[in-house]
Amino acid sequence: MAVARKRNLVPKKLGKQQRAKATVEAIVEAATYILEKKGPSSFTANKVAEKAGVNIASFYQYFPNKEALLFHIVKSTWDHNLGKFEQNIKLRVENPAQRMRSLVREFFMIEAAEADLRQALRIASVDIKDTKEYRALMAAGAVMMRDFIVEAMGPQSAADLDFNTRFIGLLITSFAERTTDERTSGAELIRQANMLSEMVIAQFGIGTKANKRRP
Amino acid sequence: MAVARKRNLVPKKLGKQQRAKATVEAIVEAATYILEKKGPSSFTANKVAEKAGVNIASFYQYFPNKEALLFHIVKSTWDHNLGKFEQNIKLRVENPAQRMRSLVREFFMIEAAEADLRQALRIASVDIKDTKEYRALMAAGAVMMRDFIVEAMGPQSAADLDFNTRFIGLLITSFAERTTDERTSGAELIRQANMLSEMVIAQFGIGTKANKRRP
Amino acid sequence: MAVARKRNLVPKKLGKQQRAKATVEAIVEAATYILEKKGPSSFTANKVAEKAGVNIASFYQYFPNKEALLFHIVKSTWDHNLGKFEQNIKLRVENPAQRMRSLVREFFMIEAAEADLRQALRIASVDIKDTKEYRALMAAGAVMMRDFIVEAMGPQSAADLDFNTRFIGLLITSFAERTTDERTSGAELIRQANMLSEMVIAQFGIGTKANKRRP
Amino acid sequence: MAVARKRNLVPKKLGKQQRAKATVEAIVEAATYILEKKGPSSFTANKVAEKAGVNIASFYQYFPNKEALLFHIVKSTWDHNLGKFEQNIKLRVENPAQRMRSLVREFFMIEAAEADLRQALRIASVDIKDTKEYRALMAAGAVMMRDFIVEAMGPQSAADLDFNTRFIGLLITSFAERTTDERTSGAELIRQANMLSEMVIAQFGIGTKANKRRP
DNA sequence: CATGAATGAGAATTCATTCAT
DNA sequence: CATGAATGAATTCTCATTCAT
Repeated sequence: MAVARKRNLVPKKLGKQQRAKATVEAIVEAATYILEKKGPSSFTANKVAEKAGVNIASFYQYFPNKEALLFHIVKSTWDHNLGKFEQNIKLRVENPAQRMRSLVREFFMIEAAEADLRQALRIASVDIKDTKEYRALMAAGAVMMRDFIVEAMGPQSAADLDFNTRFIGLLITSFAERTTDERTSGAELIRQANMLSEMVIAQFGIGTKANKRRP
Repeated sequence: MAVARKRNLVPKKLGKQQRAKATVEAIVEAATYILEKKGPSSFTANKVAEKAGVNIASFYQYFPNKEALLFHIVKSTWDHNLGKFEQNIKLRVENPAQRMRSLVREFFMIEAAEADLRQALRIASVDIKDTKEYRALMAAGAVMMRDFIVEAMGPQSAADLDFNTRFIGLLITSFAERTTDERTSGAELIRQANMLSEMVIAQFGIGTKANKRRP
Repeated sequence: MAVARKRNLVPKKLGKQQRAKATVEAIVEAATYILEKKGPSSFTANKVAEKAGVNIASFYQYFPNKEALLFHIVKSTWDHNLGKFEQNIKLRVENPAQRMRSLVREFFMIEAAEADLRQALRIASVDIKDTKEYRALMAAGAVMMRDFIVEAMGPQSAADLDFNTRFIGLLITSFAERTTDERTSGAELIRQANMLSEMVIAQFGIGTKANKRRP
Repeated sequence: MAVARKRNLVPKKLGKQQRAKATVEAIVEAATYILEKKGPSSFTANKVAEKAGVNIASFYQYFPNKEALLFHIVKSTWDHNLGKFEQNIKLRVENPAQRMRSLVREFFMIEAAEADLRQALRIASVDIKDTKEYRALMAAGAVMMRDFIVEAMGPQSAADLDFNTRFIGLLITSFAERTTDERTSGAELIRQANMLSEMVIAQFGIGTKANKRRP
């Protein structure tokens, strides 16, 4: 499908000067605002520049095209959220089941908290999905999940590990995304998150014995 | 977000003559082709008309706007697939667990079979999602699922039934869609489908006792 | 200005058959409706035909183009109104001043009664104004006015008669049209009509002595 | 009638650089040319841009739509002419009757001088008439006329002043417009102007005693 | 660094009109 | 007579992007 001409996602220069940083930040903020409030169809280079109060030519000084800006934003949020998850997962004091529960809940919460923005990002990201940069981003998430699975489920064949990682990843993310697209929220959302984690815990025999802290 | 102006999805005239039917068909085929092969961003009225070999004005004689054409296609496939599911579900000979398994498998297969097209349709449908026509389509699917749940899980409170219907619906569709977006296929896809159905069966205690045929 | 390509205003055939008459009538009615309710910018051949419930090709069977239809309508109303005026003017029992007063009042009333339609017709008629057919229509009105002037003001040079006819004609019609464009109505409209007639009567010394009936 | 969608008449950016000013000027000139020589039906954004030798996208960089351009032109001429009238009216040395005569004559001359353009503007302005901007323009003219009336006719009730202002305004402008639409010119035009002013002077008892200059 | 200005290409939609049946 | 179908040519407006200053 959609042999969307592959675009260069690498920022042109990431301005070191003070002025430059301010400009980039203004652009990113404006873009985020537009995606969230006006939706992906209003996410155009000109509108972003105007909202940011910078000249359109400046936009193209920092981003080779609007997809690069989009990627920049996607990457920022990913990096931020990945950080959160990592912390979560590394809390070895809790047992794996507890950690799975809080992982799922956290995922749901993150999605729900910025439903508009995240939905817009997802829709807009269609044009970006098969770039190597985007895939690399996804891979980073997978690695994290894999580590967690290993620890929670114990040793298993490489193939199984692969499968399980992918399965659980897809299961949680796809559900969370879709349900927040539908603007599920509040009690129902929590009930869904709980049910989903229990299903996973049961299916994969994720244990309730807390890992010992590494000395 | 994205207050997509609501558009009229009702076809303009229905074409009684042979020639008209051919034209509409050409348009629909061209649209399907473009969505599948070129992706949603190439899905424009002009391109569709050109590919179909009809004048753009003819396009607008049959569809008030391109969203109406999109909806026409979405509805066709839905109607078609819904029919399949209904059959599947109505096969009372099998026990509910079996039927759940085949429901999930079927869903996965349908998605996988036309991954490109279906992904494109999903992306393009963003512009259509909050029309009453589209919602009506979705509602039809929900009703079917609900009936199945009642039968498989036995009586339950209205609230629970609601929740379960939504949960299982989201679970299966979101997973199937996302995994075919990733072009999972073959053995892995089947393994995923199986695992997903087993999870659902276990979680919801879907029975293995065949319903008695109604006399 | 506006070298608006001169168009043929002659109806193609004025169908003698029953069916034909009904068709033409439907078209005319639909056109009138559209001009009045939707305004001149909605006055298109296709819309008229659709509203009339006849095929667009039928439209072109009776009118060579939409201007011809427009002219047909304009002419109808003119003929109708001209008839009224003629009656009015011919009522020799009243004195000329009275007749002038009632002429003006009548003109204002006609305009006001169908303000929407008449305004639309005026705007649409721009495309038609410099056809000989349209001019002929106007000329007919001028002749009538001239006759009235002769009688009311007594004999005068051809040049003066010409000038006066034109002057009074313009004065009354332009004022009436413009004030109804502004949707003046009710008491104010009547006051305007009265004031206008008094001005004319005074300026042109239009007498108060009733003409004797021709024996 | 004609619920003409209300459009934004505010110019987009004002162009500080020399180049921009030249562009805007080219657009305005081209528009004026087209309106005058080709008529309102040729007044399209594309044709204007083409005639101006600028890209259509540039057109839309300076005007949000063609109505805004139209309004820009209308406003320019109004501002210009209003200035003239104000001067005229403020010449307190002459007595009111004289000033009325010259007011009417001036009005007729202005209309006649650019008959083609002004007729085209009037026709095109139909789409603009019920915007607040356009009304504000008209209101400015009314204020001026009212001041003049007060001075020429002396004190009167608010209602009468209102009525008289409106009446005289309509009378003069509608007549002048219509007669130049008919391309009356030269001696006949002057004769009409004179006759019209005499009628007004007589009807409204506009005095011949010069106002004393304010000390 | 930043801005003002410009533009090729294309999207959505409409209109008057014709032709074959 | 009437209709179903079709279309060339416009029209309005937007978008991503570049270039000169």
